[in-house]
Amino acid sequence: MEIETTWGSIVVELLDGKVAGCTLPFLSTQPDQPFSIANGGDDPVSAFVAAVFSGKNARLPALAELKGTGFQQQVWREIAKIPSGQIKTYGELAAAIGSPKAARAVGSACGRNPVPLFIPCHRVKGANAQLGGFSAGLPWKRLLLEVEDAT
DNA sequence: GGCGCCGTCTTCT
DNA sequence: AGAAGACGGCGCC
Repeated sequence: MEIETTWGSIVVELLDGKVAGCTLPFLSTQPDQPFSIANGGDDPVSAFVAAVFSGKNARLPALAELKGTGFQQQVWREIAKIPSGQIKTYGELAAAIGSPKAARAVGSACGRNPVPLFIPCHRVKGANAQLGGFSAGLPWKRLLLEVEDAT
């Protein structure tokens, strides 16, 4: 399915009614246009996406099995537990998994997250409040952190 | 504060 | 094997 926003359309791949993939248009710079999302979905998926962009917590829709290495799965599982408005650092996640020094590897795993928004990798910052990066471009990350009042 | 180097761990060539 | 990455820490200007 596809969700229209002023920043481009968000594509969500569904498999068996479960979320299998999510793609945002890449933005290297923040658009002049203010962000707004076309509301209209009464299905759980668009409801969730709308909630994310308004900084609210919503129940995560069913996710298809995410393909990735064991390490990546651990990282994603850990990230999925971060509630809206809360920030964790790459180092904290690494420690939570059991390898406190694997922060860099954690960053790699985030970048390969197949379902941004559903696995809130935007709530992960560097240890010194650095933003790090974002698969679809930092403007998205900034936007999300802002609506969640977690900058 | 900003820049660069080295250590660390996983993944891709 | 070798290189690279959404890191972290330390030393230096």
